[in-house]
Amino acid sequence: MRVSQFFISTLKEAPAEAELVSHRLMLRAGLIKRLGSGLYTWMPLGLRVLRKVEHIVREEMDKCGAVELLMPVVQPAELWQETGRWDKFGPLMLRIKDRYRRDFCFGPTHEEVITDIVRREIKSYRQLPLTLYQIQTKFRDEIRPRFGVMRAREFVMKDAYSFHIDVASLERTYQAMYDSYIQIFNRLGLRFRAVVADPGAIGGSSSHEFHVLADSGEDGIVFCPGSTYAANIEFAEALSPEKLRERASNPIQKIATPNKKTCEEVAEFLKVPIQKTVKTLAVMVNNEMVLLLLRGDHRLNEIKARKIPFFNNFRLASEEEILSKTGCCTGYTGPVGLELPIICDKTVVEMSDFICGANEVGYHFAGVNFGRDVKEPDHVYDIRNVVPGDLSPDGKGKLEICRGIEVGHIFQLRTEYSEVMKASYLNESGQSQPMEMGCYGIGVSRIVAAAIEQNHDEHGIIFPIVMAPFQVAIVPIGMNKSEVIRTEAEKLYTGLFAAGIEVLLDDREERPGVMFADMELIGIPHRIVIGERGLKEGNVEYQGRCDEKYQVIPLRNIINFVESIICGS
RNA sequence: CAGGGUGUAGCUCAGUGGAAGAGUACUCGGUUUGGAGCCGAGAAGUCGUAGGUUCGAAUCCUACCACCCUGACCA
Repeated sequence: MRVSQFFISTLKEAPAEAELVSHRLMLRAGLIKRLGSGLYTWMPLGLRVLRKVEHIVREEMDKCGAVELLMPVVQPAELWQETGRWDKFGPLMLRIKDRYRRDFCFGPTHEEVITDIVRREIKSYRQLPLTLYQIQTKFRDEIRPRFGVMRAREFVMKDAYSFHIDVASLERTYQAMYDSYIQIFNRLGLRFRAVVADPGAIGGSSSHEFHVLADSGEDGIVFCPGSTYAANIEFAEALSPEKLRERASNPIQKIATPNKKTCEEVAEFLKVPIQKTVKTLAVMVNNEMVLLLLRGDHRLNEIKARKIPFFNNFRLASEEEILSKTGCCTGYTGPVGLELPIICDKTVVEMSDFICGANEVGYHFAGVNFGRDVKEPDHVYDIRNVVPGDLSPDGKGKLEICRGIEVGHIFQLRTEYSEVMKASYLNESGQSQPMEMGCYGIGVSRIVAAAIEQNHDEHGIIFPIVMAPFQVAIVPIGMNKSEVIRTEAEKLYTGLFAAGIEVLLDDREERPGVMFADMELIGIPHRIVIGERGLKEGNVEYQGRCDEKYQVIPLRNIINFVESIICGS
């Protein structure tokens, strides 16, 4: 491709809307253009990158036996009403009506459609297992779209669905998908980690997420450096760092803590470690107030808390509710003297002589002990987020936390959808059985942003070779003045093209600096410069996107040289 | 959804009541040719939209819209 024929639109300054480095670079490099909040056009250059990612995903899916199809973006409401998700999905789903006022949605995911297809088509155990996938645009009306295509409303996703006669078959495909995902992210040249995850809204049992590691990631990843344990922070089990509860050694004592409402403030004011404080969260469950106790430096994990029996729709109590039940405002709430059910985090139940609110403005209790000053908790659960230094659940060391961008998620759905949608098959004995199902997603468009997040420098994007919009850029210096340079640049362009290399010839009438800067910004991995000074000796210059310096290469060898570098990388 | 912010040229932004601006990008001419050059000329805006105040509004007021940020139960 010649730059003069192609469409490149780079910007010196990024539009003010972009904050994240990948978003800024994608806009500056002209990969994407914003049309509306969370809506992006993939410009020609960006589309080439997106297609590269799709290509690798497609190859690996085909390799592991999945079969491609393409389902509609627009889906009838009836299917979603069948599974109850028409109501359950809420405002995340964009709904539309057709000319007859019938309800439809823009597909946020395709479980309903695929299950409908399979229940119509698959009748016999002989036709199973079957894995179908598509690479399709999805629409989710996100609360807050941000970071460009990282969290867009409209985005490209690969979603695969597998159907089985039993769990053993499901697990085999699940494992094959897991391995395939590892292969995909390796081929894409990404630094990533597979983690145990919460099955979440899609439902089902076992689940893994794949995260590209980046400080800007929206998810917390918990991992154990000494073992293979890795989990999403939403899911990671928090073990109690405390030893078994020690005997009470202090009398309970009321202490003035004027204007010290948070545990941090109280601990600092009393000059005690924050680990000696307990925070009390008043929550409402079915109009009843319940107290949740957490160590002062810990945070409630809402997902864990919702798994407590009958807790799935708890909410934090309002200021008025707290006042009426405890007689005090927030900041000084504590379990002492209140006749309310207590649910205690695993860590807190081992604490003794702790500090908590006194249910009186400006006062806390110190030396508080279960069984003496407060009743023993009614229930004890793991309801907090893991913090760095916690013991790994596999007992092989201490946990660390990093940030990740979720680019893949695999689930074992089991029979959740097949049962309600009656996707069943006849087994060998002629009995009707619901199919076991798996579901496997990859955020294709998000991968482009994640890759840039991980691979860039002050000059711009550094695309992994497999994702780059072009593999090689030819930058001729003074092409429009020098006949020799023009001729040699054209010859080299034709030669590389014939060798099957994706080459971009910068044939614009631009100054060298402009061409260098643009090729670096858009992240072309390899660059060949043809200038008078080298050509006199029959040489050109080669420089990799990450190389400090260029190498002088004889013109007659350059095609072989580039081929070997591209094949080797 | 709540709170905050911003809307002026393609992009980045100045302009607080009296003629619509700069840098950059773009077009043309010249010069230059190894890192976003230099000189000159030019084209370019419904100052987000609607209403109001005023002799006069980009500027003040009201409403709406769009976009961005933070949060969305962590006392």
